[in-house]
Amino acid sequence: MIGNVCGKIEEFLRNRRYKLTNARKEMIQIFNESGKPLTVQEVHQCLHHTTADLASIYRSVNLFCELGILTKLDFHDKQYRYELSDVFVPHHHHLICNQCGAIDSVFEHCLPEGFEEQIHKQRGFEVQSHTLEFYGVCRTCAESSS
Amino acid sequence: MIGNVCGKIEEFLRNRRYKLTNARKEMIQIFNESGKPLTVQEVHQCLHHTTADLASIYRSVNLFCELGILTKLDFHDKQYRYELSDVFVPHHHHLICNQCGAIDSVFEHCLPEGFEEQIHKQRGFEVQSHTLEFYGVCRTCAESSS
DNA sequence: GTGGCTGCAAAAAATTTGCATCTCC
DNA sequence: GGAGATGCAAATTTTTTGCAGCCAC
Repeated sequence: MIGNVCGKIEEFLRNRRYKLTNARKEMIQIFNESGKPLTVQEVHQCLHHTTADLASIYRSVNLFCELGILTKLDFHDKQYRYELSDVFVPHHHHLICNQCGAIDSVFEHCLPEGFEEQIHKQRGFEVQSHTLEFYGVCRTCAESSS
Repeated sequence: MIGNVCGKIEEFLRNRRYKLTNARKEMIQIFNESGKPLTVQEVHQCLHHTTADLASIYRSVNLFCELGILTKLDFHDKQYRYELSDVFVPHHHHLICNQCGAIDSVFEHCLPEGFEEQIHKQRGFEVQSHTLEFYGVCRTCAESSS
């Protein structure tokens, strides 16, 4: 749909003279193929073609956030999660199950048009991004408890 | 406006047989008077009439979250923040300045009616709560940089 | 060749936990 | 009196950092 996401990100990095190591290439691929936000630990475990120290993953992930490639998320379980930013992937939000911790994405729902504009007009605050997450009970948990 | 918030929370705790120590009473007052979410460190510094160990504050804050008195928030700066939940205080969201870190509240804007209902119907996910935060540039920072 | 990356180990920072003691009801 | 709270110190966990060597470009 959006063409070659990995390729675009690699190009983005190359243009800015950042090194494209094998570990970084695989990290990008992992984020692209993952259906959900990943912790640094999870990225580490997903690396198969290459290996990388946790410290290096932290460093790359932080760089990618600064560059706007990744978005940092927090679902209140003491570790940050990261996913491709909506520069490279369609904008969406998350459904987090309070019971099993499952994380799902919602693309269909977002804030109404003009929402952020209104905030700017009324409060003088220029919105650059927002986070919207829903906490509750997923279908699976709801069914198994009934 | 909402009557005596501190009194209500104290009653809530008493009803469930939790102890109302002086430190807890002051903590509740601090949260009630603070215009913004507080870190545990900040709560600790705000205590004047009583003293409390950081560990104790962590324990109380966690208990209060479980009981639904406090809501846990994260603005991506490596520490959690807490504020009175919307059981005791009007529902609202936050404006977080990416430049100076200032945190402001917005009461006027929230999700449209039926938003969470729709998610339930379409995805089978029963929404219990949501977080919605806006990141951007506050008025002060915008003015000083122009 | 050189600026940026990496691994490793050590440090930093936030949060949790064990335990003996205390205190609220 | 007894369940629950506290303080203190130690442990745990996540994330960052220093540094020497390495690799992509």
